[in-house]
Amino acid sequence: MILQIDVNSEKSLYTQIYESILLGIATGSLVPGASLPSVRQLGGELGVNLHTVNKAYRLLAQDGFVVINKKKGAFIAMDFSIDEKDIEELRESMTILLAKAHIKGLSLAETQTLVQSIAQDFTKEA
Amino acid sequence: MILQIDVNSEKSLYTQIYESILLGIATGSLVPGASLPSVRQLGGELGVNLHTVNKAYRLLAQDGFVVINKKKGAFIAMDFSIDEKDIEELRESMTILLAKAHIKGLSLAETQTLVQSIAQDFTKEA
DNA sequence: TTATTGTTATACTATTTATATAACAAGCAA
DNA sequence: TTGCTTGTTATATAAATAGTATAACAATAA
Repeated sequence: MILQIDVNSEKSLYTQIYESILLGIATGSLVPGASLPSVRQLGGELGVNLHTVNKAYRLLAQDGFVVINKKKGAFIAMDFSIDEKDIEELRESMTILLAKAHIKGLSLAETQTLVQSIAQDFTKEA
Repeated sequence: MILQIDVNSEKSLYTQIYESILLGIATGSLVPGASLPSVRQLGGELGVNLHTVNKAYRLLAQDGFVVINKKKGAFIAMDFSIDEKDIEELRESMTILLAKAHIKGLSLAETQTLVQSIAQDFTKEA
């Protein structure tokens, strides 16, 4: 668990932590049930405050990707479920991305190819 | 040009204006060369400050969707071009969305169907 | 007992978001 | 010329967000 943080990124620190862990789960390097470092430990490794790590963990738990045990620490969730709200959020975010792509002339076929090439990184073995 | 703004939205006001105009272009209700309301006029209609509208216009111009003429006002761009940076940004944003979808069990086929259903709103006539 | 866990509380700084006015330079129409 | 409109710039203010810094708490585990 030596994920990278860029202090010069336009993205906030907790967002970078959130997305790193999210991608870790999606690519299989973080498996369900795996334990995450304590907020103090990861904060120390990354050179950020423990509250910044805690915020990332809290958001991950809110979104169902992580389970937090007050005394044992944070763990990757054992099972993931999708609900109507998830789909609605996905549709809304995807709409903005696809609008930009469409205006700039990207064809549907090209878009589907891009989607497939990204999804391959998730469906393949790590 | 009576677009909607929600002051209780989690999204910032200028982001809502930006995305509304973006979707207007993508769906065809705002055609290339069409003039946008002045920052004062749209600000008045929406009940927001002219600087808030100006920020949305500035970002739209930065991203190539709008052209600003200091004395004539803002217009939808006449032609749109995609560059490597656009594609890289699209890929990065898309990666996060697809990671969430994949973790929550959405299949590639289901994702492609969602993409197609959204894209239809852009390719069809308005 | 002791160390570790997430959590809570407080305080502080910096940035972002949004508003409010005012003024400017340039285009255009009367 | 006069007057109106355009985006822009400048300044100021308030609220929210982001991030850090410390300290303390309750409960688990060794």
